Amino acid sequence: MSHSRSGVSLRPPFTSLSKMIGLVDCNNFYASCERLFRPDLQNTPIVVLSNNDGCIVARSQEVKQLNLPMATPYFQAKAMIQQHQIKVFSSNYQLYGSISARIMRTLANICPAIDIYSIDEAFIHPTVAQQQSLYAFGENVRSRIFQWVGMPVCVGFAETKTLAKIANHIAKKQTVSGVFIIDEQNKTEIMRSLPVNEVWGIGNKSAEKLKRVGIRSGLDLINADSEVVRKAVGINGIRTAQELRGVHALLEDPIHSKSISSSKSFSRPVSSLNELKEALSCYVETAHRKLRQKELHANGISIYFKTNFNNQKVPQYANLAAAQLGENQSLTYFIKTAVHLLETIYRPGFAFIKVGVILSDLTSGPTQPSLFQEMETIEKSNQLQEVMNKIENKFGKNTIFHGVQGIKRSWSMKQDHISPSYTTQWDQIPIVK
DNA sequence: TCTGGGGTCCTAGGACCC
DNA sequence: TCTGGGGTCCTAGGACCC
Repeated sequence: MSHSRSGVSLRPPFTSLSKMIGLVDCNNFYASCERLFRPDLQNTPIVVLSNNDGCIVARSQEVKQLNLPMATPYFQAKAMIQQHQIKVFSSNYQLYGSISARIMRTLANICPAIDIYSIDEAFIHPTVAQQQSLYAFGENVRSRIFQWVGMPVCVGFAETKTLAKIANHIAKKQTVSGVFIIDEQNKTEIMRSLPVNEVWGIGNKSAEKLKRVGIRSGLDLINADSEVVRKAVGINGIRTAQELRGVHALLEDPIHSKSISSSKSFSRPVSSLNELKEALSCYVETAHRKLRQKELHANGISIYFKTNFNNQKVPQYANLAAAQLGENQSLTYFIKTAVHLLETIYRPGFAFIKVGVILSDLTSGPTQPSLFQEMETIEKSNQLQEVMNKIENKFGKNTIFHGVQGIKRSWSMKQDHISPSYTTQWDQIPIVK
């Protein structure tokens, strides 16, 4: 049945029947967050630095046009930053996290089925009614998020996530409206001119291997023999090719995360065991907090450290150690285990630049108590943990901490250009004059 | 002098077992 | 002369993503 007057459908039946997926992606997310509370920076070039002010992880549009590449080390970009008067920010994850949460809430309001993919993007599954006028729906999403949160976003629609990703990219680069749809009509031409390394899931290494077997464009990948693709880049390459053909082939999102990690580079190299212990126990605390927030249990813990591999002149040493965790899920026990692991692999005489912890083998719900564990001790430390949680909830992070975490923390990271926590700290709320 | 952090999955190879 | 074959599990490293 056709609704068009001529009796001829304007779209092939396939398109009108297939369900389209949308990808909503924020424009220059970190840079846009910094701008939200600094309207004076509307047309100023902005970069945001990684932790420890190490390298550039976000650039405003003006900076992209200057061809300052992503991930450039800050010290290498300083001359250019000065020359073009680029405004520099240390990364402020409290701010970005809270803006992200607002965007996702707004999005969920418009469209009930969303998959949050990262801090600045989400896939949306429009309702049947919304599918009817997809373009208008995309524009509605854009204007709503801009109006409610102040964040510019682009929206791309297509049959699969991988194609929606490409549609979003085109929306950003080639449209004024910020909305783009890939359908059966334009797909072949788009794929023909799309370099294979720009396909989501195909990085530079894989693109090189594909080129060696004659696969250069998205269309080449669509038409390629699966066995050839598998030999070149493995099973993920086949999945990506399927997605480009319009067949859903990406793995389902896991129900909960499989690992939680925390690590940071030091502001200066660290050699002493004591300072490593301080830092490590702080990261264990961070990871443990995430674990509690997700209401998960960790059955494994590993710790690692490394020297600076970029500096060939200093002696190198990296190592890791792992242990099983059991019923005792208290921070105190986690720190004790981590510090013990550190002691077993630590060696003096090296300048370490990083230490970290990974909680793995995560499970949800109550764990089976082991027969041989001392239940009373475990009960006690879990009770202590609850008290600590309450104190933290009431008085804030870092009100109480373990002695081993240290007080001075002179190794802690450098953040010379941090913006205020506008949305998460009462004393830093912006004031309108 | 100064090069991020947090995730996912896949793969090859070793240890071990029968 | 001639030294199996097939599983499973684990781990480290690679590749990719934001």
